[in-house]
Amino acid sequence: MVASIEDVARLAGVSIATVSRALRGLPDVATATRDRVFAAADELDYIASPFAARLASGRAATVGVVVPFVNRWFFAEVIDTVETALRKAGFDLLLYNLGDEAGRDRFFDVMPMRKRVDAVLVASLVLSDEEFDALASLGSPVALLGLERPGFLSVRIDDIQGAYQAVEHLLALGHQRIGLIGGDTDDPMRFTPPLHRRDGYRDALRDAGRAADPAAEVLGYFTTDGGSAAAEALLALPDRPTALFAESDEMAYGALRTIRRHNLRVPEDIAVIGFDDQAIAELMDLSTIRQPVAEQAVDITARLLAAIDGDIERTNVVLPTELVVRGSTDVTHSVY
Amino acid sequence: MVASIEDVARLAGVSIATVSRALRGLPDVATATRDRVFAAADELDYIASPFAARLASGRAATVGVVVPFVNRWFFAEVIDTVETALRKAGFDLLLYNLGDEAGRDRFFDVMPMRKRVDAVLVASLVLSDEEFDALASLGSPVALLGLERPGFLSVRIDDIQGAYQAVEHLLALGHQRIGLIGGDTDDPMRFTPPLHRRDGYRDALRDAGRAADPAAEVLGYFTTDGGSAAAEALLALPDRPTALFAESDEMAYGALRTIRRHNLRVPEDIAVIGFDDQAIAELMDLSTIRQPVAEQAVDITARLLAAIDGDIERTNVVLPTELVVRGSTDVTHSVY
DNA sequence: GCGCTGAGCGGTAGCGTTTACAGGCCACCA
DNA sequence: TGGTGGCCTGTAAACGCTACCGCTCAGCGC
Repeated sequence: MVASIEDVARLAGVSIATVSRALRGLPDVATATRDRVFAAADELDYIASPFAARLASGRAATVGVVVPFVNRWFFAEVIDTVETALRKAGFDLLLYNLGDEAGRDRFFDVMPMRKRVDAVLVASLVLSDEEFDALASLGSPVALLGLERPGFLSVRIDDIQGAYQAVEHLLALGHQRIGLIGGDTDDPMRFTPPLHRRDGYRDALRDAGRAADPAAEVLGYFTTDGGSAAAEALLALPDRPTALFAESDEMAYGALRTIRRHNLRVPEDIAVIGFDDQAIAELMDLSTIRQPVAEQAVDITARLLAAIDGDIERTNVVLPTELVVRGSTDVTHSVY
Repeated sequence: MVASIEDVARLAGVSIATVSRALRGLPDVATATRDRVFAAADELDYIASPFAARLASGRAATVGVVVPFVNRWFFAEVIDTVETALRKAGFDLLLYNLGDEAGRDRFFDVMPMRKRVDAVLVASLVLSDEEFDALASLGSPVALLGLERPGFLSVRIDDIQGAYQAVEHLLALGHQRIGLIGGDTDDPMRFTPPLHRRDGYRDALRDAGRAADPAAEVLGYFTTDGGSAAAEALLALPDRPTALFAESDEMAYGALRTIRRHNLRVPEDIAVIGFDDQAIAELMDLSTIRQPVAEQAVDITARLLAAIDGDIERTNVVLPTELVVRGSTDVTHSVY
């Protein structure tokens, strides 16, 4: 049926050990021998059985990637980039999609990646101490994308600073009353941004000498519909805000919809700024805070692979965000 | 270090063969024995080494999923659903993200999933005969999502019929001149819809007694920007269309942007209908043709798993599309 | 009492690699 | 000429399971 290493060895006239060494590019193989081995492998269309190799070597040549969802912009982007980077390095990507709370519990209960990955990459999940312990107990390098924890590799943006930028921008435009559409900091699927982005919002207001107003902070649950409903509530306030900061672009879209339904103009009546800079933010002419997703993914993947190779550095990288001004806050930037 | 099957056997006072049988739920194990084995495995926190098991059994317990991108709505949705279904069945999901043409060529050249999956799921790629052969030569079941080929398992929608529905809807609204924003049928990353959706468009016009007008068919390349540019070209036509059918929602978004920039009203001046019904289509108040993505993914995954178990049925399933009327074609449906 | 049956279990030969470890060979030097 | 060290190569023991085969023994029918 399919060729095994022995067939190659026979055809090349060497031992299987030499075949193994030659094919993997190890030293101590004469050039002529190596060529013969490659020729034989080629002729037989041979590739090594990964399972046998992994069993014998103890290396899985696989990285587990854990995400709460794959069908959301941020995570899809991460998976896309990480897969490409891993493939280039000769690693397989084993995907773990938590999905919901039950899936999350099951995952941390069973630890299904045990004995099958060399390293783990966790994307934007707020983890409990027990969950961190569970990951650490794998004994493999663990990398965090979108959050930080001593002892773990990580990359993230400064959510506080990003949110601060957004609110600062609105303040600079002269807005006096700025509403917040936020995420639920107690969500069981808790991903990381909500906490910090809200803090950035509050910090910016405080630094501008504004008093915090709990009524102006409404939950949008990081969904479009949630953002829509939140905007509804904010528009109904006696002292209506003139600007809204949504902790994600998705929620900002919902807010825009609501505002349009109320026949209010953006940004003249109400300005809106989001966070993330998804591809369609430009389409919606939405001002936002851009975070570099691919860069984060590339950075953490490279360092995770280094960690597999024994690099013991456990650094935490923070990449900058960038204010992107469009028509939803500044009419002079409008593309329409 | 970590427990092996021998440790469990010793602790339970049985042979490793019995441990293996007990843990895998095979028959020929007394209940009392099984309980002892489970207790021992539990105490030692033992799980079988997947690589050893796969080497010995020849089963990979893994399905390869091949996609051209992961950061596009359709594919992200597919991966999300398939991962969940596979995990439930005890299978791992090995992701292969082609990315671009170079990646695609490399993939079909190397066939990196050789010897490491029990089956392959290919999502919405138009494949050449050679590529089909390459897949078939794996000797494992191959499932196609979004296209059809004799001898392969498949599930898809009827793109022709869906496009027909869209154009029919526009005709019923009284539109005389209907433009098409299409995909490039020669794109090297060729995914499947462009061909068929254009055919459906043409069929509908023909059946209505309209002559085909090549000038009214413009390429939008299945991107928002492409759709935007295509709409620009269509608006510049001497005999401007009163309605546009975009072969994907993404292109429809671009068209909406262009139309808004020209200060034209939707749908009064120009009606727009898309295809797919992505989550944000509702947000954009875009009429469209809904295709059931999760249903397709669930269906094909189930049948692919059955094929791994020896089911030799190679059926092709076609799921229905549905016209979703919103404000972009029918003002009475507008949510604004 | 006997043979038959089948449930329950153990022994063990693979599965296809990797990786010590042990040489063999040859050039080079004293 | 003998010794030494560097290349190169082969031998064989893991790696941790699965699956086949065969054994034991209780229960059963006759």
